[in-house]
Amino acid sequence: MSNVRVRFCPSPTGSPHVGLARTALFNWAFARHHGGTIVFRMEDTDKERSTQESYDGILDLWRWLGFTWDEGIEVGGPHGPYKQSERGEIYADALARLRDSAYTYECFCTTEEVDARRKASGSKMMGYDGFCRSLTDEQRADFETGARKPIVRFRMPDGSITWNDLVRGDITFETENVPDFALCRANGDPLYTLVNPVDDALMEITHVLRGEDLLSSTPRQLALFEALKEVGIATATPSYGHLPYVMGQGNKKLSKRDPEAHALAYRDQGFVPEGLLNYLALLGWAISGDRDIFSLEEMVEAFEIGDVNPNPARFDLKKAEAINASHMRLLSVEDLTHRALPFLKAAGVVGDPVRDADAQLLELAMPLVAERINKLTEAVDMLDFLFVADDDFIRTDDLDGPGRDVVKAAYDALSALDVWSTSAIDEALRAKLVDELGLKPRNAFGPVRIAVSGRKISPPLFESLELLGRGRSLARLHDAMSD
RNA sequence: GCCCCCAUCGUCUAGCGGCCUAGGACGUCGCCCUUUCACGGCGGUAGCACGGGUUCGAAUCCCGUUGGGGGUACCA
Repeated sequence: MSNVRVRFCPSPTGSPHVGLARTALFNWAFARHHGGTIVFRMEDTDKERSTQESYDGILDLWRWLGFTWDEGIEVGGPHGPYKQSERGEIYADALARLRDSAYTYECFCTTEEVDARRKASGSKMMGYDGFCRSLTDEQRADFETGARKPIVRFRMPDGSITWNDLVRGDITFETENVPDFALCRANGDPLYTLVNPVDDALMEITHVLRGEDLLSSTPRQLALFEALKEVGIATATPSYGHLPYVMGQGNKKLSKRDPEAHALAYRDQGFVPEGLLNYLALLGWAISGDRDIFSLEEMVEAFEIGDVNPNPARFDLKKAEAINASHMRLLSVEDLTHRALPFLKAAGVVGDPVRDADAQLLELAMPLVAERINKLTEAVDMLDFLFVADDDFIRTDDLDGPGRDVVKAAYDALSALDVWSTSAIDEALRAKLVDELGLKPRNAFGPVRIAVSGRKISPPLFESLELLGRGRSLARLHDAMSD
């Protein structure tokens, strides 16, 4: 397949959804696999709902995930402008040409009138009934003298419309089940129904990969494309492929209300982009039967749109985190440190810019946590105790009475130490707590861990004590046993 | 209501007529490692929605049923 041209066409309304990211990923992988071109246009015709914040959020997301594009917003190209809000004249022209053809007609009906007619006739069809399709000259004259402004409707042809969906195979609609649809508002503003196909035509899009929710609008677009060809706007009709839904808990579409729906939240939670991308790819696609960790490059290499599974996929946070964790294991300690740094700075664990002493400590501490964190933000929780000023140190997990006794014993053992090293600490604590007091390791080291790190989960204990230093370690133990 | 889509472990999936007494992953359970939390390793658990065909042979093809989802706007 050569000359593949796909598009990203999000609407800048609200914070970008993981479903949007998944659709973008599949488009991106498809285009890159075929050496095609990606066009990025912004569908911001809805002035009420479009926001700059949303627009910026989408671009942030694209940059974070590494989606690149060849034509479109920011980069320009031969089919611009790429914001629909700036393409008014193009749509006006398209609409004018369509109105001059037999493919459209003016409709003066109100929704109420259509509803009333449906009720009266007992029809089972929901959409528009085609009342204005064949107005007599007299009726039209009446309407035109009235205050009502007409909208333009597309006249659906008779017969059936079939296309070979890239992920679902042949799909057929009888056009009697597809009502004539509006192309613009009464005030002349073009609607999605017009604008989306017109832009796909003008931007020479060859493959449309989009959500399943748009599947039932495909026959309308196919019919419109025939008209657009007739009036000289389109030269070819793109192929369509409808990607499965991304579902939330239960069997509902993942909605903006669900916290896991927001793609940027994963970045802010400390996911690495490789992890999220890999998980998203798994929603409807598999690289092979016995493997689910792979890189973007490997995905591009293997991705075939025909392999996409048509059934809806539930978004599973647990699995997303597990996939992310696997990708973090693949990173070098240096890389991990680099990526964790913004989180450490934001949380105030280290200064910004990083002081030399902090940098040195971080270099020693990071290898200790690299293998045990599943998200970048966990580095903050695990390392904070090493960097925090003594006055600001607080224990987030509690110590019980017996725990305090253990801490006291640990204090006694460690304060007698003259060499402060991991192995010396190890030996002293084992001798005292395990051998002498007969404690089980979990009961022995748990309280010490909490006293020193403030948490039940921390880097390895003895190494942590060494890094913390003798003075601070003993002070924290002392502090904990007397609480 | 009408139209369309979908149907393999709890979840994501492999499977495109025999390799399937159905494989992997997440979850979950158990064990091991580390005489520590976490990480890791190993093992168990659990599924072809149902009914008819077609075929020597069906998770795989066809039809129906049931179930789920979506659409049915002067939203996108």
